[in-house]
Amino acid sequence: MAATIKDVARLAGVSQSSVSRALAAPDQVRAATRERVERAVAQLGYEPNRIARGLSTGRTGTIGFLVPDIANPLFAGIVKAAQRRARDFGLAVLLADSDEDPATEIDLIRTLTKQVDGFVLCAPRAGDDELRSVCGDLPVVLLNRRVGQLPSIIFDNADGIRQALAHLAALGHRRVAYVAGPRTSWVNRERLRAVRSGAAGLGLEVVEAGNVSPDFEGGVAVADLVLAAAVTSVIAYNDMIGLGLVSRFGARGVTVPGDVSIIGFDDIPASALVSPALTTVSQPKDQCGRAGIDLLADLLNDRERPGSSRASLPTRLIVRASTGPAPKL
Amino acid sequence: MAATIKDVARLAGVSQSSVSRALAAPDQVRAATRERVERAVAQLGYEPNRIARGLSTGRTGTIGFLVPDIANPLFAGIVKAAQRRARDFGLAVLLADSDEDPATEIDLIRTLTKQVDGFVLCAPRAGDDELRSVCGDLPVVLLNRRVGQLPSIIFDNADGIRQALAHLAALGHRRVAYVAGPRTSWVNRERLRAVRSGAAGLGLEVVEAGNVSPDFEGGVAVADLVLAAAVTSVIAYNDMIGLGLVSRFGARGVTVPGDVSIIGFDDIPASALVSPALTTVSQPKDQCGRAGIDLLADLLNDRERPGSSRASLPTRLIVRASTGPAPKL
DNA sequence: ACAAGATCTGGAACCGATTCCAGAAGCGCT
DNA sequence: AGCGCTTCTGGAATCGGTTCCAGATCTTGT
Repeated sequence: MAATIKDVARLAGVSQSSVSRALAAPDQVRAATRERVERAVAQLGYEPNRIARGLSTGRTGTIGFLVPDIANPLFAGIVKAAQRRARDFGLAVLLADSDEDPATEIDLIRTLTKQVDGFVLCAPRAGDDELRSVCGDLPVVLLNRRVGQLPSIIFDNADGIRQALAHLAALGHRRVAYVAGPRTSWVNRERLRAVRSGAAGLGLEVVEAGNVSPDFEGGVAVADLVLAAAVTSVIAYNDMIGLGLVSRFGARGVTVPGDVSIIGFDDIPASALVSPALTTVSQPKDQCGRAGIDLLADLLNDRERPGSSRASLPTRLIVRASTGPAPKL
Repeated sequence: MAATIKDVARLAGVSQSSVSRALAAPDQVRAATRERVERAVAQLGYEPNRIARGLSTGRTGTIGFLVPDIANPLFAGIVKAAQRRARDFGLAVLLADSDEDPATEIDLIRTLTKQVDGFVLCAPRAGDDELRSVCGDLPVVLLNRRVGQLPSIIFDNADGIRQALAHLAALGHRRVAYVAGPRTSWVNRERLRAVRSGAAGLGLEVVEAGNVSPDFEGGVAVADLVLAAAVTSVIAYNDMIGLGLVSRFGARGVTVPGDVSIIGFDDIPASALVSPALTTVSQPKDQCGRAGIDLLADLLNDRERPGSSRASLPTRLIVRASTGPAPKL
């Protein structure tokens, strides 16, 4: 059996309260007492029981981290960075994977809500109101999404799209297709908006291709439609769709970037490995995961940093082999 | 404030104990009482506080899940399946990512050990003894590794290697290189052993290429060495190394599979997308994650299934474009 | 209708911490 | 030394459940 605070108190010849204070608020305790406690703690290898502490303080030292799909390298990267950072704060991370399903998102939050101190939520599908209400008054940091005034960290999607459009325009493209991802996705709407508003100024004509599932098959499925639209360039909601496009184009004898240029989003590992390697908008996953935890930790300590509770992280266009000059007509 | 058991007891006009029993052991309580409790529970929307329950029962309903690298698609897949399964059991999953570091593995286990009911560990780097001792007497399921008689679930690496060797032999290869991964990795040792013991019977000569880091760069770095060994085929510790090999071979003007055939391990998404697509040994990630949780859940309920506490899951060779007939000399 | 036995129930102890409160000890000063 | 003030300390309540135990209630057989 592990040593309890009573054992420490007995060994040190002081009361439980003193032990508790010596550990939690060392300056409220006389130096002599503190030392006796410290010695006893060391001797017994005492560590406070987190559960018991949680019961009286109402804090568990655990946070919930929700992602739509941990198998997606973007989220895996974010989680990895977040979990490393959480360690620094002594926070444990409860992982929840919603499988891209809105109902599951809500469900998971609801069940976890009673065992965590706060949430970092990457919940692109759930409705705004539902999301807001289900968290109750727990501290929450949203990732990759804005809902009202809730603290959140997003990637600068608009700027990423702007870079992509500018890149295409500079290569002489006049018509660009945007292949939309899930209709319910906040990020998708954001990117779509950015495409619409950014294209005009660059003299680009936009064709919108229907909402497809954000995976390889989605890209394959929409490829022929894109081709029929007679565009010379495509911006895909994400890399997987982009890779699907590349693949189907190849099968159809359409060369990339000779006939059509393609830009993805996310910079997943595969994008650098395929040929032609995919030009893509990269997002600072590590920074996102870290910042999410930092922000939540601040919230947990009532230390609201007013400025930084709504960060927007810079995105960067990575030019690879899937984009080139527009074909001469 | 959420309703407590006292509120329920008061509303139902019974004692706390009866409420507790009505919920935990309904058959120890008179039907009439049970119904009153149920009604009160429904009316108040009562849900027992898991922390409080944890304090008296010593069970938290949380398990620790350790992986060496959540950004590795193999582990992401395993975690995803595991977390889904855990939901069925009402278990929450504390994720820990050790970054492939032995010391971190131990460290994470140690800190988590006091807040979980048990562990699913994918800890390929920590030493056997240390691993065994750090878990104390908590239920543990090992993944992808065997340590003594501990319950564990592994992939049938040996059979995967066998299939790979047989495939190469059937294509007429006589010399095969095995590119080893991290020296300290249990899986690596296992695969190496299988290569050694399986090659002879098939008339294959084996060349071992030094231990490299299990990533793209590792493959790139070792490629020239492999080439110098004058083999016609390579089995890589994992796909990332395989992809690195393919890339560097391409740069050196060595064609795959014309000059050299390459087989990887893990079947990560990128392997199917690159060209030539990588022949690889695939492992049932979902099954592994699920089985890990199932096994741990059994352990938690003292329901040891003697037979299945040491499962070995079937692996499958997926033949793609990176393997072909041995070149004529 | 009653005794014996089985079944239910409520009170209270307990899990292991934190924290409030009142009283004790320590301090500086005259 | 004695006073008032600050700083420390220990006892006890509390968090929200579970579970032991003894007593109350219900069955059952006669």
